[in-house]
Formats: sequence, C-alpha cells, structure tokens
Amino acid sequence: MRLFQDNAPVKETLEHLIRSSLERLAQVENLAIDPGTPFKVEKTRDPGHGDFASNVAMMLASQAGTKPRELAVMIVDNLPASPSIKKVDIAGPGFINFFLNQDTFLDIINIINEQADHFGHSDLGQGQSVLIEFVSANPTGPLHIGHGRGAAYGAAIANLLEAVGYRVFREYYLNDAGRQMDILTISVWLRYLQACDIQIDMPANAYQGDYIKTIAAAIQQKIGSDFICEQESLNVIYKEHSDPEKLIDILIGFAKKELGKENYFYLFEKGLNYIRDDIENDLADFGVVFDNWFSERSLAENHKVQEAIKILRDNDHLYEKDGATWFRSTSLGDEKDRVVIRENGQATYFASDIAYHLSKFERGFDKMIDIWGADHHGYMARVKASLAALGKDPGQLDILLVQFATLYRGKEKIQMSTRSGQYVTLRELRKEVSNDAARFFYVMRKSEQHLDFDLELAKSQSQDNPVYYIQYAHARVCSVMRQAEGKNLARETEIGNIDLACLAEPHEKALLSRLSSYPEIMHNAAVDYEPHQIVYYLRELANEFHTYYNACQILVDDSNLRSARLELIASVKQVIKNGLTLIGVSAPESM
RNA sequence: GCCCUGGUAGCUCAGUGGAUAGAGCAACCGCCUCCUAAGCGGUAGGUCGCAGGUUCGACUCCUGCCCAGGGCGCCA
Repeated sequence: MRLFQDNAPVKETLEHLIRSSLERLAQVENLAIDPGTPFKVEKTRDPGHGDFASNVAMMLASQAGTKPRELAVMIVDNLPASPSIKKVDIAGPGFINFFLNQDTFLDIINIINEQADHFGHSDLGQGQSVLIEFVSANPTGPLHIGHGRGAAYGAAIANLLEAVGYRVFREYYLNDAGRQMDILTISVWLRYLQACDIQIDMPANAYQGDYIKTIAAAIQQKIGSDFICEQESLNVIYKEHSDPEKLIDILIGFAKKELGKENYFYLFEKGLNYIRDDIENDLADFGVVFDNWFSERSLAENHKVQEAIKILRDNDHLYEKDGATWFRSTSLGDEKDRVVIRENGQATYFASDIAYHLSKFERGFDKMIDIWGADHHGYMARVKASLAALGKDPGQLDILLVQFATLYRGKEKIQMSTRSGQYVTLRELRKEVSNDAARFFYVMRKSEQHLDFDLELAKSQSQDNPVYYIQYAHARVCSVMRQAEGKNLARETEIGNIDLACLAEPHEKALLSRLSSYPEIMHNAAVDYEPHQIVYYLRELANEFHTYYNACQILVDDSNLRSARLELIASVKQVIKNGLTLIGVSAPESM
C-alpha cells in the first residue's frame, strides 16, 4: 500500500491501531469506554511532537474516569505493533505522538515522480458536474479591478474543483437586458451625434468613458450621418428636463421613436458586442476562459421568465399588490417580499435571475456555485427562497462572496468611482503589475477579507514580493538541474536505482513531510473554496526549499546522495508548479 | 433599526476545540572565493476588540456590548 498517496491512509492506519487498542481496553480490561467515540489523528506542527498526534486520551478520559495521561499510557500499551511506527510518546495534557520510520516518508518522491502534473489530484467529486458562475459584470464598460478579483478567485475555484474530480462548467451571466442597456445605447448615440458635429452634452448618468467614443466613431465610419436628428428637438428635451434620471429616460424614449426599432437595436448591438468582446479578450489574456456566456435577454425571448413566474404562481408563492406582482419570499426566510413584475408590466431583474437559476437546475448540474461581489449579499436570501419556491433544493447552490479590493500605490490609496469613469481597469492593472502578480495577489487573501492591493509591492522585483519568492524557488531548482546537466551529473533515469534513504538531513525530512501534505491541502482548499490555502502552503514549501538550498549542497560528489537530492528537489519543483498552475500563475524555468 | 463581514505583533494577514498563538513586511544583528543574495540565519515585538458562559481544554463554539466596512429599491 502507498502510505503517502495522501495523508489519509496514514491517518486511517493510525486510527485503526488506536481503535483496536480501545476495543481491547473495553473488552479485556473492562474499561467503561465507548470504542466508537470520535477522536482525531492529525499531522503535527512541531517536529518535536512527532509526525502525527492524537487527542484520543483527552476525548475519552471522562468516560473512563481516569486522567488523560493515564488513559494514554493504557492506550499505548495496547497498541498493536506496526512496522511504520518508530516511537510513540505521551506529551502535554495527554497527546499521543507518533514518530514514523523515515522510509515511510521517502515514498512520496516516487509518487510525485509518477503522478507528476496530477499529483494532488483526487476523485473526491466523483465526476459530479458543477456550474460555476463568476465575473458576470454588466457589459457597460471595461472590467475594473474589483471584477478582476472575482475572475481570479472563480478561476482558481474552478481549477481546484476540476483537480479533485468534478466536471466543471464555467459560465458568465451577461446582463444584456434592462435599463442599463438602454443607457448604454443612448450613450453611444449621443457620442455618435457629437462625432457628427451636433452640439450636445452627455447627461451626468450616461456612460462617459472613452470606449463609448470609440464605438460611436466606428459606427459613424460605417453608416455616416444616417442616425442624426435635429439639434432643436434635443435642445428642447434638455431644457425641459434638468433631472438627469428623468432626462435619460426621455432621451431613451426619444431615440427609440426617432431612430425606429431596427436602428435603435443596431446601436444597442454594436455597443453590447464591442464591450462584450472587449471583456472576453481581457479575461482570456488574464487566463480566464468561460465555457458559456449566458444571455439574460435570451431568457425573456425564450419565455423562460414567464415560465418561472408561472411555476411560482402555480405553487401559490405570488400575490398582487399596488398593481405589481410580488413573490412571498418572507415565508422562505427572506426579510421582505420582492416584486417580480412591476406596475408597468415589466419583469424585474430578480425575475430574470429566478429564471436563470431555474435554467441552471434544468440543465442538470449536480452542484452550482455563484460568485458575487460582497455588495450583493442582501440578494442571497431571495435567490435561495426562489429556488425553494420552484421546488428545487437550495442546498445545491453555494453562493460565495468576494470582498472588494482597494488599490494602493505604496501608502497612497487610489480613489475610484465607477460613475465618472474614474477607475483603474483590470487591463491597466495587468499591464502595470503583470498577470502573474495580479492573479497571485487576488487570491492570496481569504475571499471574504477585504483586499489591500499595493501596486508598488506587486510589481516590485524584490524580496518583498511574495510571488517572486515562490517562483524563484522553482527557477532555482531548474537552475540546479541545468548545472547538473552541464557537469554531466544529471538525474538518474531510473529512479528505482537510487537509494533515497540517504536523505536523512532534518531539512530533507521537513521537505518530505511538507510535500506529503500537499494532497490534503488541495482537498481542503477545494472543499472550503479557499485558494489562499494553496498560496500559504506554497510559501512554506518555498521557504523550506530555500533554507535547504542554503544549508546543503545538492550537487555533491557522492553520486547516490546527489541523485537522491536531485529527486527530492525535482519533487519540490513539481509541487510548486502544480500549485501555481491552480491559481493561474506561471512557474518560470529561470528568473 | 435589521442583516452580513471583519477586529490577532508597528503594518498586511494566516490560524473554523488542542500543546509555548504563527508568517511576511517594517526595525535591529549577521551570511556571497561556494549549485541564482529575487536567498538564508538570528534578535525584538501580543490583554487574539471588551465582558460573561459552555468544558479536561476557547483566538476558535454560545450570549451581550464596543468599533470599522458593506447591504437593506417596482436599480441591475
């Protein structure tokens, strides 16, 4: 049996040994304990506490009516013999510490060598399908740095789940319907009119960014001045309406009438497609690729919204009030009821979202994950409520929130405002600090933690920068390999010919132990949706490698020792690469 | 007012019932004739927001309070 395929088998083995000791104590010694009581076997932090430790004696002491340390002695005395165990100690309040034989750890090198890029992967998900919806930024402008965090986080979660045996489907929900799209369209039209030398101001709440000008210029290039209107009618509208919200609504109505349905739709599509393509390219450059872009508009067009509402009505979850149709979400845990159809007959965004989530269920996914900005947290209860009302299991949907990021340039905070177009785009960020640094910084904090993103730090090519620290460890291994080849001291081709038992230095022991815990870290990072665990692990692994590198010469004269060390650092290199790949960061061969 | 997140070293953060609470940065002291110093070692730094409770044991779980940020639309 491969003991360190994962730590799980080792833990299970030790658990079994303890369990049989408990049974013997209960049956032969007539100790008043339930051998089925849960207890833990865990990897220790401190090597002085052995390799694994169990709290079993503390858990059972009160049952047995003895002191934990006394019970520990009895448990240890009744432990069946095992070839893996070198020594068992009792320490502290009653911990049982297991010291394992060195050989037990060495096998991890063979396993990493064999499994290579798949080391750490597992079949936890058993091929279940999972839909991950993330980013889903409104297609009204370029992605900004907040979206970037959702992208990096979602992509990492997707990679993690894939690696532990789920079939992952990545989806972007495109909000291509609603008033905001009308505002986009009107913004494009007004910029177009300006390009045609018509004197007109942009309303305060129109989209102001330069990309709107770019779209408008392209349209003008193509169709000339076909879409212009009389200056005077615009002047009248602007004069009559000083409230910007009102003004823009009037302008939208005016444009629809003036341009006609077809031409208005032409502008709408030009604007939408330009921005959508821009977002898609931006994300692709960032290493984030989706399997599907799901159109909100398509839901209405295919009557999916009506269908969802009909189910709610049939299940008696709707009522009429003040001319609108309400969803009684309070009966399903929400704090207030929600409108699904407005007084003016239009479905709300929420109604579309109900239909969208119904579609996720209808497409047959075993599990669904939504990744939202933290500002949407008030939305969770109503979405969960709507699923229950549709007769679906809300437990199949996990909603993960990502807190916003604040940009700093050194000590100075960078102020941003989406409205005025005064914000740093994801593209600008990537260009300034590199994709690697951006991907790394975005996931190095717990997602629900507010993130301070320091541009100076992220792009500094110095020891302060944690990305380089880990990448450098990888590059350093590669460098040693190159040195070895140059001196004709390359790795043995047959790993089986090497006696790994000569890896007896404390630093080597530490590395072997660290390497063996990687599958467990991956497992935890995946089930807890916490890619930052990978980051912390990699930092520790890199640190232990750098320490080792400084303490021990790898290319020594003794050929067996040299080969064994080369195999060890090859394993380090492999695991760093695997971990970085999960979070979308490259593993350079040289730096 | 209600709901969510946070509050751990000077700063940025790990640590979801275990042993003496840990990293990085900043500070201070050392290490390149030697496989990349983008590195390593060492010193210093703490009332884990406050107060109770649960138990063999609490940064961790429960209750109350204080502080910070966010959310509470017939917007999306």
